[in-house]
Amino acid sequence: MISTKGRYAIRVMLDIAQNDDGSYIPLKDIAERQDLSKKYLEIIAKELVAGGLLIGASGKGGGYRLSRTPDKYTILEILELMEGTLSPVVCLADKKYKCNRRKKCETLPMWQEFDNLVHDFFNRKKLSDLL
Amino acid sequence: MISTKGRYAIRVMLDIAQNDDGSYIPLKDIAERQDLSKKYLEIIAKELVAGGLLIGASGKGGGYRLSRTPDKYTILEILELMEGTLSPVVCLADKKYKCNRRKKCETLPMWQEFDNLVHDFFNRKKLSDLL
DNA sequence: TAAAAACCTATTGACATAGTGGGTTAATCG
DNA sequence: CGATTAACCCACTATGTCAATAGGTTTTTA
Repeated sequence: MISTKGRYAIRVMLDIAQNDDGSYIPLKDIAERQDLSKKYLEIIAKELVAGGLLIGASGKGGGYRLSRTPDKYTILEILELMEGTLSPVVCLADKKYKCNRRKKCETLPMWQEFDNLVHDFFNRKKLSDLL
Repeated sequence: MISTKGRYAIRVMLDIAQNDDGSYIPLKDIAERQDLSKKYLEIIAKELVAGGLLIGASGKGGGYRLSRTPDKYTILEILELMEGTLSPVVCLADKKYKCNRRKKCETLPMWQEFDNLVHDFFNRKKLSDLL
């Protein structure tokens, strides 16, 4: 399951892309349009800024804007920033994870195959595809 | 993320398939071979029985055995039984879930597409593929 | 009747999720 | 300069799920 944070983040990015008029868009407007808690979106927007996906501006006339054009964003990077990882199992999500069954594990190849499928899907999917 | 229950369930099914000699296989043996807690596997095995994927037999000489040949099991049904759903979002997981943005939701088609991809992948993957 | 096994009920500690609350700082406009 | 508007920051919390563990009861066979 993708968490609300990941799903809301996509909607925030999308909302900004759709309402882009060159100026900054305040969270208040996004929250209203998307019918989401402004307070919760603050957390999400902050992380999107920290990850370089959005640019934030304080003060009157401030808000958020995209740092690139919508076709330059993959859904994968948005989701990975919010979710941490999209890998289906710890063995693949955490590089440092030690499992002494790794070499003989009979399910790992399937998880790896699935992992590739997921990453490939969301990597090909651009923000502009949802506009 | 697939939970340990889902992952262990596949390993239990696989272990039984691999060690099938016509008789029932006790959980004790599976737990030892797979290096998993027998107590925890009890919960998993019980659900697999309830779901019709395994047949359990109490008493001495008892244990578990498959109800079909390994090629007749999809990984999808094992995972869905343990996880409840594999759908990435509530909107698709819960049929009764009401969302008034559904008709105009711009992300739903993507989730639907992803959902199809996931289900198709695990539906094509058979237990016998992992043997 | 002893052993071995599944089956059943309850509980628990740790962690993540999905927020809320209350402030501080920054920028603009009149 | 001061009011306003906005992001930014820190802490907290209720709820729920996960991953088991504990301890007992029933069933079956030898």
